[in-house]
Amino acid sequence: MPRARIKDPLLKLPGYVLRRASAAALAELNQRLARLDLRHADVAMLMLIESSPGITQSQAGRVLDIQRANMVPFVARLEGRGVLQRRQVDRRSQALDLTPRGHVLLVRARRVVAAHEAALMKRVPDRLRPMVLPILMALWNRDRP
Amino acid sequence: MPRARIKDPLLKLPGYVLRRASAAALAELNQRLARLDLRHADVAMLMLIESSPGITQSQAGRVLDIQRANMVPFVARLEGRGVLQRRQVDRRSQALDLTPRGHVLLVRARRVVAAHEAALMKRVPDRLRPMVLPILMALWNRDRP
DNA sequence: CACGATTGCTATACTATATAGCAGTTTAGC
DNA sequence: GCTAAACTGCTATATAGTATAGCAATCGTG
Repeated sequence: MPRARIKDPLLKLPGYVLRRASAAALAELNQRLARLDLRHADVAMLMLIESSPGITQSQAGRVLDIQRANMVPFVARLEGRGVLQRRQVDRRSQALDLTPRGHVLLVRARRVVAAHEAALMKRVPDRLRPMVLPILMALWNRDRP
Repeated sequence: MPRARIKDPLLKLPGYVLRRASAAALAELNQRLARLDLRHADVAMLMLIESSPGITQSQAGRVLDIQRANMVPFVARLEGRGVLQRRQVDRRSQALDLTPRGHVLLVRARRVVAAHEAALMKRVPDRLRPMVLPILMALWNRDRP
């Protein structure tokens, strides 16, 4: 038995709990995805390309909030794995598409993500569940500064 | 006008929105704290030590989820700034306390954090506000795997 | 008292993210 | 049409955060 209970004085701060919750969930998702040799960002990219085939590298970067500079090795890695393909749409822009292999991998990845999301939601009491997404979207607030 | 609206297919996934919301809030907080030359983790540490004076380095690491190895340069930096003090409680354990300077800095940091938290909550519609913390705590789920 | 657990620490590595700058290309305004 | 501005992909580099392995000293418990 611990001699003095240490309480975390930060538990009342939504911003702090948001960070901890996110970190925990992310670590868990990455662990789940490890068996497909994928990371969360990979799956986000694959899902985005599937939803918008031919999206350019920079457009994808804007949606996923990945800097242009960081997109280069990121996309290169996925292309090297043969899950996506780059296609010259311009003489400067690269359009991205899933390969057949990418589609197959995405099917499996989506199952993993779905399991993860289900596990997340299961932790939330039924009554609060419908408010989860609205609240997170509001906290995200990706427009107004 | 964009020729084809690109929609983010991930917006329906709480886990994804959780991550984006957390990243955005964290970046914002760090920006606010920059003028005090602090980062979010620094403030978390200061608040923890204030709440539990004399807490040992490893205890603090457990509460804040910081590896023992990473605590070393982290604490050293704060000690070097003169905001906290290490005290040998054991011949192996280091107890941490705020210095007067640390207390003063914390007062200012807490104001910044409060402003940040208020800004966060303000984005959430009134009706949903009471559910924010319960939902985040549930999502965090720091006990059950 | 001996053994296992704990603490602080070093060294190291990997991931994610960020900035600056460049050459070539496209777009928009005049 | 031509030029200036904006955009794209890219290289190189830097920083922050996090993770692992291992070590010597110390502590707690059976």
